[in-house]
Amino acid sequence: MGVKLTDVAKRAGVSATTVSRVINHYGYLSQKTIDKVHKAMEELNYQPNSMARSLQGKDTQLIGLIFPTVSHPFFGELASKMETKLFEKGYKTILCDSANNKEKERDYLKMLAANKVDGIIAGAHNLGIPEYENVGLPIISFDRHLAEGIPIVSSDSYQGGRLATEQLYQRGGRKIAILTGTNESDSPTNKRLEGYLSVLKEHQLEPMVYHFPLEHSPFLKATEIRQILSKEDIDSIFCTDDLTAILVLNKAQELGIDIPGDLKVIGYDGTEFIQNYFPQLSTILQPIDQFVDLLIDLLMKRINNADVELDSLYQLPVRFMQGQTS
Amino acid sequence: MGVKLTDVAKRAGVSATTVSRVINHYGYLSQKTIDKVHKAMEELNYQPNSMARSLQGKDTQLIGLIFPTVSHPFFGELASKMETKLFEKGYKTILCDSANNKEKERDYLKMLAANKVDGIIAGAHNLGIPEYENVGLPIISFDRHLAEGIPIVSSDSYQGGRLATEQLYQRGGRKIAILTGTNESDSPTNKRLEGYLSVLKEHQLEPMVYHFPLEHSPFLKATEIRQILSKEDIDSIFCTDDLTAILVLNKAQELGIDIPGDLKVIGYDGTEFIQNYFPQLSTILQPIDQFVDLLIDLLMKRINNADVELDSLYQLPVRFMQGQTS
DNA sequence: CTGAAAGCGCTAACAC
DNA sequence: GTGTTAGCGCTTTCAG
Repeated sequence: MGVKLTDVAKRAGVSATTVSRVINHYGYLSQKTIDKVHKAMEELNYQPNSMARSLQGKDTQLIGLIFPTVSHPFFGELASKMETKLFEKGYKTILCDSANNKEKERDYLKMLAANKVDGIIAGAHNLGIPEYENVGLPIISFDRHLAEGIPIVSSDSYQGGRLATEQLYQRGGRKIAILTGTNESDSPTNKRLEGYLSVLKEHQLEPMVYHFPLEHSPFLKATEIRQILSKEDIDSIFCTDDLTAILVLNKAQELGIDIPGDLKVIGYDGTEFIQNYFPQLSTILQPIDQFVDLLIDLLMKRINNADVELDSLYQLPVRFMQGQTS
Repeated sequence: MGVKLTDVAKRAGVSATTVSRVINHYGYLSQKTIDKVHKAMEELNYQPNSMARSLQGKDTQLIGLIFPTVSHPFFGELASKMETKLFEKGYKTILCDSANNKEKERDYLKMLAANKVDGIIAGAHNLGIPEYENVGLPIISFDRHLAEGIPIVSSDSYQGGRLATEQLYQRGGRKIAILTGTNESDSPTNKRLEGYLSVLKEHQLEPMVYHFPLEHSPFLKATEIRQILSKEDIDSIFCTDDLTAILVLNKAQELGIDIPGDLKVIGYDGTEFIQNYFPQLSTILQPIDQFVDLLIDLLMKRINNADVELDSLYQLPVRFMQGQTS
């Protein structure tokens, strides 16, 4: 293998301990020794072996990130920002795309434990993974209940759902449909649905709910959307994610439906990507930067003190962003 | 810490060696012993410590992925697919967003070396990082020259540039502009530019080249595009990435420019994301799946045998995908 | 077929 | 201020 601590020690004419002390800024060292060691390290281009170091029980400075997939703009952005901030704090990120696959998520959890990561941030969307109950590792969850004692960072999906629906109502919408994911209780999209339902109820309107299973390809979804748009009598659509909203916009255009004249559309997520490349879309903005800050803050707290009391739910506010589709 | 090998040994009433053998399917064991050990491992919910294991010089099963940022759909898709395939092969992925930052990329390189990753796949876009010269680790590069002896996997950007430009010409384009990145020699977008220039030359047309520095925000880019569209006399635009093409489409719509009537647009990349959510965009398809397969194949070869002879450049073909913008 | 013992590269009492 | 020594959790000769 490469250059090791003892090589440096030999070259600097000191003991391994001394080198270790220099590296870890620990104990009393004479400036002369420090310089000697530094010189030797540079000459040999020495890199400490993190494996050996974490064997002593030192932190690995490794954080596991479990998300459905970074190929989705929302999670891509979240992952990218998490990675950046973690790196600034001296952590490396192990990326785990759970791909909405329970088995894979379980495997990852095991793997992360074996790799002795210092902590995990999990934002995947699989339910019922008992392993989370006793990983014995600091974990913070994004937007989903994992297990007792694991804090959840999320935004106020119920209010988000209400906000979007209210907007559509205020702009004259009376036949307001919702396009959303599968009907799992406890998923964030389901809370958005509840918000929608509550507003419709207040205005005594008939809900029109369309569920799209996660497994459905965008192409299939698009086809179904086309069906809905051409057959049903709808004047407004609330999509519980922006990508679905884009599909609606595309299909509406194909069908010659005027937006927002004949149909108003509001999405959900409001990533920077959407704001940059789809500024016309009205949407509910999730506070991604704040998610990142909070998730990392909480994780650091847990890492530094496994017993800190944390709230079980942190709910950040969302905002409506007016585009031209509503 | 957690349960360790000796705990399992004690519980199974055997030596540590035996447990190690069972785990590594190594040497002669009686079925009885194997069963005993497995039983003990399960009862204790034992996870081998990968740190300790890789200390003996065993592989870490860790691969470093260096890309500009997974928040970009192209790299998000690439990273996600790489991660998936690597996981299937038993590798974990350390994600490194270089963020177009040379310093960060260097730091990452050091960090990956310290973490004894088995190999690296680097597709970042920073030039002149001498550290690549002697990482002493298997590396495969995506779409960029890193150092002597590091194989490059890329697609045929020159042909891609030609293909796009030819298409525009065949559809009647005579005032064909190109929107591209900064003018770094050796970058893939620059090869696309060369392809464009060669076609224009063949047809004796005047090139119209617009460079956008990487640092420019999409918003700034959009403003500049609006300028160009309203002031210049252009009938076709080749954008060397799809996102820029989307910006053009947006601004053209704002300005009431008919597409493809008044202006034809062709993008570049053709991610699944674009194909799903922007099917109307004509674009040049990069073979992402083949990139992934080839990158990983080559890396595995280097990992298994540091001295295998590999070509210095693997160039995959691109395809034109007809949408409605050209 | 199984175990004892040495050692991977590094750190941390404990001495001097 | 600095070195000696033991040991982190695991693998691997070498014996038996």
